[in-house]
This record gives sequence, C-alpha cells and structure tokens, in this order.
Amino acid sequence: MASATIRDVARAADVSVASVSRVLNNHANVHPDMRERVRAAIEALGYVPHAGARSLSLARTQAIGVVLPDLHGEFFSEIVRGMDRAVTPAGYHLLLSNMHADADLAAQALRTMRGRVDGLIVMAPHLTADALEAALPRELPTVMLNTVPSGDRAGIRVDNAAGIRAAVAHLAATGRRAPVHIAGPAGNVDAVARRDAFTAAMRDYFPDAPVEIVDGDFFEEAGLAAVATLIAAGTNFDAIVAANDMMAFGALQALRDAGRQVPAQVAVTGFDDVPLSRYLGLTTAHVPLVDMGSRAIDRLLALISPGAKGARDPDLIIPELIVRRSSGAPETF
Amino acid sequence: MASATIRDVARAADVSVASVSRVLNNHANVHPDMRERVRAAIEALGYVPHAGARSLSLARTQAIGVVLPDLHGEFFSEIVRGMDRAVTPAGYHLLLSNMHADADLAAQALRTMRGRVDGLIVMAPHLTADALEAALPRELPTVMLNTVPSGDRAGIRVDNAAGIRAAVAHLAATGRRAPVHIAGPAGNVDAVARRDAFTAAMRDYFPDAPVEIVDGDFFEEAGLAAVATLIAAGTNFDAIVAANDMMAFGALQALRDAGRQVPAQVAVTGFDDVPLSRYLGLTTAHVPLVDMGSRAIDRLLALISPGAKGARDPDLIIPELIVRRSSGAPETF
DNA sequence: CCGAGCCATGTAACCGGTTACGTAGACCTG
DNA sequence: CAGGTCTACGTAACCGGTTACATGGCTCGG
Repeated sequence: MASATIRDVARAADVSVASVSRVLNNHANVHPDMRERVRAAIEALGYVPHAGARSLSLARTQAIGVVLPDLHGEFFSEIVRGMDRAVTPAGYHLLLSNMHADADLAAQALRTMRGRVDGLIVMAPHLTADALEAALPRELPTVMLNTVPSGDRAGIRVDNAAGIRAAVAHLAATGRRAPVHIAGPAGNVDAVARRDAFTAAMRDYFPDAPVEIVDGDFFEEAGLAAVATLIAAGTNFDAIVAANDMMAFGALQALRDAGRQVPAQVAVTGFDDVPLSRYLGLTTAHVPLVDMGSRAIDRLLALISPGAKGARDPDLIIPELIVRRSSGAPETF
Repeated sequence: MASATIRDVARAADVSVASVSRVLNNHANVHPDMRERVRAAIEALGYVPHAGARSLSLARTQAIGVVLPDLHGEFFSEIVRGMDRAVTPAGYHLLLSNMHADADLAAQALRTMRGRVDGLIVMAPHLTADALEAALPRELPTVMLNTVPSGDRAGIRVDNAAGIRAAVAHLAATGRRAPVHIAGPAGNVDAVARRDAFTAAMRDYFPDAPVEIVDGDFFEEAGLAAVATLIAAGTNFDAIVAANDMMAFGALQALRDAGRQVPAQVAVTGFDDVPLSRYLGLTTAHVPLVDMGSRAIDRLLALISPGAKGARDPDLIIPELIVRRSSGAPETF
C-alpha cells in the first residue's frame, strides 16, 4: 500500500517517466492525448509527487530554515508570524528549529539544516560572532536578525540605542528625576547594547543622577525581582527603563503590589512593543516585529533568487517610542 | 565551491562511500584507523551530510508538518510553542504551513507535504469532515487538533460544551440574570459547538431568560462590535459569554468605552485562556494550549514509531474555568 | 594444513524525482 | 525526392545519501 511513484504512473499510462514529469511540470511539447492519459493515470493512482525526491534532483527545497533561541513569549511568535506571512505567497515553507544557548548545540542545529532548506534566518543574540561564524554553513544564503554582524552576512537589526535614548529623553522631558534600568541577560547582544545606551543616555539627560542598573534576564519574573531589590535596597527612583516589555510587566505588577502608583510615583517603559503592551498601557520602544519577520524573508528570498528584488528595505530599524499611560500620558485604553 | 559530498570524502580518505557512511552513522565493525582517516577527511573538507538525500534514502525526514488556519494571535503561537517543546528533544523539526479557508487550497497545502514530513498535525476547525478527508494523504500518520473527527484519525479535542457550561453555571451561581453570547464564525466547528452549548446551558441554568446570541468571528474587533450592537439594540444583559478570549477583550474595551462597569454591571467570560487573559483579569475556560501542542506531537511520534509510547493522554481536554476579576472575583492581579 | 567463520571493506543497486541527449516520424523546401 | 527542421517522446544518467551482498584476509579448531 505504499504510495505510487512516478514510475507507477508511467507504467499505468504506458509512457515514459520523462513524459510524466513533463506533464507534471507543464512543459512545452507534450501532445494533448498523452497529457490526458497521464492525467488519468495520476488520478486513478492518487499519485502525489514526492517533494523530497524533487528537492534532491532540483537542489531546491522550497523551504527556509528559521533558527531561534526559543519560542517563548510574544516576541518570537510575532516575528514568526511575519515570516509566515511573507513565505506562503512565495511558495516556501518555514522549518523551525531552536538554537540552544550552547554554541556546540547551536552548530549542531545549523548543520542539520544542510540539504533541508534553501536559506536560513538566524536569530542568535546570545552567541558571539566567532561562535556563530564557525557554525554557519558557508554555502547557504543567510539573513541574521538582531545578531552581531558577522562577515558579510545580510542582517536586519534594531537600533537599540535609539530606542533606549528615546525612552530616557521622554522621561527627562516629563520631569522624572531618577530613572533606573532593568537590564537583560549579560550574554545577549541586544541586552548589552541597551544597557550601554542607558548609561550613555543618562550622562546626557541626567548628568547629575547616578546610573542605577539592576540585572535581569528578559523574563517577567526578573522585573518583579528587580523592583523588589530596588525597594529593599532603599534605592531612590521614579522611573524604570526595562530592557524589554516582559520585564516591564513584571515591574508594573511588583510596583502595584508594593503600593507604588504608576505613573504618578513611578513611570515605567519597555522595549519591543509586544501586543500585550497596548493592552496594559505600557510606554515602550515600538519594534515592528511582524514586519521584521516579513522583511527578513523578503531579503532572504532576494538573496536566493536574484530576480526582481524590489526596493531594498533598510538594515537598521529605528524603534519609535509609543507613549502610553505607564509613563504618565492620559489614559487612552 | 559546491559543498562536499560523501563521494568527495571517500576519495579524500581513499575509502569507499559505504565506509564513510558507516563512520558517519557509527556502525559496528569499522576499523579505528579507517574511522580516523574518514574523520580527518570530513574535517578537512568541512563536509556536512545532506539531509535531503538522507531522507530520500531512509524514507524518513525527521520533520513533522503543522498545518494551521493562520498564525494570528496567541492562540496558535502558544500551541506551536508546545509543539516545538516536544519535537526538539525527539530530534524532529517542525514544518509550518498555513491552510487557507478554501478547501482546494487546503488540499494543495496538504499535498505539498508528501515526501517532506513523517507525519502531520492538522488544525482545521473551519473545514468539513468530507473536505478534509478528501485532502488528507492516506499514508501519512496524522493527528487532528480541534477538528471534526474524521474516519479513524487520531485527534485531540477540547470539550467546548464543558467550558461554556462551566462559564454559564458560574454566572448563574454569582447571581447574574441575563447572559448573552458572542459567537464565533459560522463555519468553525469549535464556534458552532460553543454556540450550541450556550443555548443548552441557558436552558438549564436560566430557563426563563431569552437566549441572546450575537455573531462574531473570533477577532477582537468582533467583540467591540457585538457590544455596540447590543447596546444600540437596547438589549438587557448583565453578562457576556464570549466564544473566545480575543472577542472578550474587545467586549471589555467596548464596555469600558460605554461606561459600563465590569464586573459590577456586566460580567465577561472568555474561552482559551491565552496568556493575555491573566494580565487583563479575564475569567475564562482554561485550555492548556502549550500542553495540547506537546501532546499532539507525542501522539504523532507514537504513531510514527510504535515503540515505548508511554501512557496515552486522553483525547478530550476538559477546560477548567478560571475565575478572575472580569466576572466579579476579588481583584487578584 | 584445510575449511569454517568472522571481520573489515568495496561494489553497485536503490530511494523518486528531473533532464540532457538521442531518435523516429512528420513536415517543409528547393 | 533528398536533406533539413521541428515535434513528441524514450533512455539513461544524475542528485547524495544508505545498505544488501560479495569478497578477501585472518583466526582458529580439528
């Protein structure tokens, strides 16, 4: 009861496999009679071409690999959604794979993509350029998302510094005195860039205030813990610049639990603008996540087939600060 | 500059391709010397096995296909996350594909999976059993998620009736008088089941109240529109049972905009318990989305390789009502 | 010292498609 | 009517792996 192959069809229609293939792929110079015979045989046998075999022969899989740190949280799902949007109309599929923190496992994950996909989208904010370059297959078109630029690879990145700077500027403009930063994990490029940007922006906008930074890990719980730490230490602060939205949510909750009014006593800002932020009224640096996903795919497809690639989107995405009620804007939701 | 093949490695190590293959797959009876020679050649050439070719030969792709209506909203991302969790440790990949509403396109999407994946997870609450059965490849192990049961296919489903009934019972127990339902799209199995369940539950818990149902489509905007409709029509209601969370969110917003107090004047319940619900304090029928994804994969993997399949999870998931502040519980968030 | 048995390895067929090349016949042209 | 084109189709090689089977050398028991 194994599936019919192209040879079965050829036999049933009493023609050669080449002819069946020609019919399948709408080649020119096929006699209508034969086309009909083949069509009938295909129908009768319920034949469906074997994509794997086709890929091997054509050296094109019509699939593109997506390698992400993990699928946790809205951040990644939004990006994947954007990719899916762009990939489907182009007739490609998305092959998901998550890349673990460990560099060796990451390399492993990338290797298994060989012969499975036509191109790669890699998001590895937690790997060093060297580790990544060592792991990336040289021959595969690749687009990097929010990853240290490596060699001459194509990439799309968010201007972390601009986002943080906008948040700090906004806090200064609205009369805050002592912002603190909840940072992301140490090994993460984005986290580091945001942390550094915070320090720099503080020098510019709050030259007299001390630069207070609490460590976090991009998860909600870290936001909770950070606020607890600040309060326990008696730190003086009236604004929190979280390195991402999830930690900002944790901070909001902790502040509420501690009885501190937001935004009256403390303003809170995030980074990314995941969908949740709109609902919770979080001021945040908006990153067009869905768009980033689509763009990455578009770039990759252009790389794969250098035909009609349209206008090329910029490599650097400048986040725009969306002011919501967590930083004192009038209630809008 | 094309990638090295196994024959290149064989030539470089001066052995046969069979031997290289044996080394690659850790077969028994390979002399250590040869193993070393081959290893060296692999290293020198930077050889990486071609997964596509391997798949063709072994008739196993180590990939499983996931066919979803679309990737919009947290509902699907959570499920995919669960799948990803389960699939990675098993050494499989996830191949995403979205299935359009149109039955022909859906069939098309399913066909292109042939020879690409070892099994299929199909979520098609919007297709009829016939259309689906016609489109599904017969030879491919398949698990259906929230889809009309078709033939003898394995499937995992949510007990829609139980979820709605629990919500209605809760509203009755907390003294509500006139609940209304915001239904999902007409062609959707889940939506229909929930709608019917609402009617049935109303008969049991509110025998004297009229059964009021407004049409929706599972999107947030429909929730907004539904409330607008109800208010415009002057309908008397003090509770809203939305067919899913997103519409409940829309309803919450519309109620707030209209100046109606939640939960004092109107209670609101949802269905699914997407992550957002916890943040917004929405009472809802909790569906273990991540879990459902993992389970579906586990079931499928068991189907693919009938070895040590462990305890089999139940096919029917009974949602548990999580009471939050939207229906009058004390504020917990 | 011979044959059985085992070990390490090579040869070649196979997985299921695509396609370069060859060819037989139809048609045209001078 | 010979020779050239064009059309429709078949033969077989190829994509890059895996593996059944064959083979040659070794060890060992009788």
